[in-house]
Amino acid sequence: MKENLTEKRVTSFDVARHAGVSRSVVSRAFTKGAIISDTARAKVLQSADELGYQVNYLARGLQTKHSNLVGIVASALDTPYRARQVRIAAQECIKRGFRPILLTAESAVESEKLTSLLFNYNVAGVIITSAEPSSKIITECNRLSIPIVMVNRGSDISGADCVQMDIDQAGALAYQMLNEAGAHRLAVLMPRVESYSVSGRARAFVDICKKHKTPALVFTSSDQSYTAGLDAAQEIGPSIDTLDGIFCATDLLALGLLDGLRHNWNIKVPENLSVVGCDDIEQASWCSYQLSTIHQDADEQAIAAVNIMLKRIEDPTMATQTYIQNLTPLHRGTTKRPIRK
Amino acid sequence: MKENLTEKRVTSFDVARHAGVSRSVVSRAFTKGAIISDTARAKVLQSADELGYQVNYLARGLQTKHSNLVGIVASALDTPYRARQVRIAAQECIKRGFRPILLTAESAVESEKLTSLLFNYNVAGVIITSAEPSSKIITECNRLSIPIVMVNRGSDISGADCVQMDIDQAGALAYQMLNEAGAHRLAVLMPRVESYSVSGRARAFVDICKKHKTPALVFTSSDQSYTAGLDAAQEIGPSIDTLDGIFCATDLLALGLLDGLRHNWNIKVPENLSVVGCDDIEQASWCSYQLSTIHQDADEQAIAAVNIMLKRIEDPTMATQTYIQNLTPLHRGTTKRPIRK
DNA sequence: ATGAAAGCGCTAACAA
DNA sequence: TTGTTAGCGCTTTCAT
Repeated sequence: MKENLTEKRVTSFDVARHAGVSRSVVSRAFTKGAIISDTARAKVLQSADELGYQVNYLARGLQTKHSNLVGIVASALDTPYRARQVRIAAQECIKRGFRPILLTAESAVESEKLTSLLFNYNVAGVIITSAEPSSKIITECNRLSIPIVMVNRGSDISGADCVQMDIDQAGALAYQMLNEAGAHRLAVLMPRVESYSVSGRARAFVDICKKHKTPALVFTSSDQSYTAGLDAAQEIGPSIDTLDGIFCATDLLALGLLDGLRHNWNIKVPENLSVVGCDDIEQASWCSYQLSTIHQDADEQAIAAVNIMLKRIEDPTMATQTYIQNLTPLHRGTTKRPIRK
Repeated sequence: MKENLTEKRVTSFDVARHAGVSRSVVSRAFTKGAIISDTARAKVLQSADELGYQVNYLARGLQTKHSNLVGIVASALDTPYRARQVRIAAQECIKRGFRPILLTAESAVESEKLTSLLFNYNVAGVIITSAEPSSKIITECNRLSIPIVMVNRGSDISGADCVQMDIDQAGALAYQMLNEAGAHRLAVLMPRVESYSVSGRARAFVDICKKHKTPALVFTSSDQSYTAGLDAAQEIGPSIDTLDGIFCATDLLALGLLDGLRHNWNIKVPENLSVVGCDDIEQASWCSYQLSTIHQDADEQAIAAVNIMLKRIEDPTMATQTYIQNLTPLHRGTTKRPIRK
């Protein structure tokens, strides 16, 4: 309990001595693609195992100029879609030999400050999937030439790669699904606060409605949560007679609305109203909801983000690219079945 | 585009020169509690700001023998309870000046391998909240004297601090809630695979039922998910006449069971059957479920875990401790109201 | 209060 | 193929 000081970390030097070679050889034994004889490697690996040696990545990173740390900046981590996205992204990073530092950014100031923390670690790249924008982060990353990819954040900002859903397609699909369900008096429910993909898909829907001469009513919610959807029902309930189809900008919002409408206003879905959500979170498929929605693949998105990031790490001169993700419509129980069988 | 090589990271040396001081002074300016004159600090900070200098934590860690990196090992990150737990833990770590490396461990072998990766980074501590146990991790952490805290993993393993729910209390509360709802022909639904807190709470319930001479039927599910609960309904539905109260080991399981029973077996809850879950995930409170459950505070748990870890980082000789978390019963819509008003 | 010098553990030329 | 020698960017005695 006292001689804790004996608890020396074993270093490459120790291994070298134990194996009867130089520290360089030890280093090479742990470096992929290094030139070293099989016998030497075997000896080193054996000694390392016996002594319990682990390469110190901090020291290695100091030398090689890059840790294999990457940053994942995410907001609303405890939201179904985001949780999945982050889980897959983290797994993918690990699988590819990187370690993700998780930064949860709930507010703009926060995310600003947090990201700068990443720079302390010489992260090899950053994935941002928080709602909060911050152009300063991009500037900073660019200055340090740290690859950065933004997920569902819009590609207006230059100097960053992007992975995003096709918001126009989302709007079009929502319109189409509602249309197939025979709904023509339309509305949209969207959060008051602006964000690229959520506000974007709602606006795209509004636009396409206008183009088809069936303008949509716009309802706004405090945010994109279930509770916000529930609250919105109080506003939408009274005007239900003027409506037969509504597009909710997120599934969570749709689920809340559904519950509010059914439980507090006794409105039947899809009989009285068709509802379409967006994201396809797990809960949307639950028996009590059977929400018709637009499937956005969180896994695909996360993997694409990691892919692009790694590609840019390898080749920083690569032209910035934008991965636009395809969406698929999912008719479930909240839209009347299309007539054709 | 060519002179990318100019893109030198600015180092303490650059700042020192710019500020007209030595590197030591620069270092001190960024070290809390270091002895340095106010004027010197001001000069350094100013220069650092102008040049865009950030302390390189990798280099610092090399010297000080500890990065302020901590590991969070979590399984099933995209599950509501876990997602919240991890979000809070990550936030708390950051707030306290540490950066969490997120390791998602879905299988035992994986988690084994992953954790060893943490050691490459000299992590200051590890929080494990994955279902998968691995005593080897503990041994290893102990050897390297890395603080480790296990969340809901049982405290049999010595050498690690623990944060866990009170499984006996959970069993007792479940019994009590069901009892208050007038249920006396009881059952429990639990995952087939063993895990400390989930299996534990179910077993505690079985035990207390036995003690009260109202033995509980045991149903098992493939895992702890919604789908598993839904499937379990197929098994439980037929024997519903022999039952009037069931405790589901997780909320997700309860929600699935509820849906299966209502939609496929037309069973009324709570009229025909009282259901109690455990965890209190957000979805349990949704209108369509109104699940009566046992509230386990994810935030408290996460914060406690971080607290203990940091405490041990400061004082490694501290006796290992176990934080037992208090639970609260939550009567909602799936248990008949207690008679007394 | 400040500066000089010696590493932390590792990798990367360069020799051998 | 291997060993030797310099550092990577920082902190930290120890003088001053």
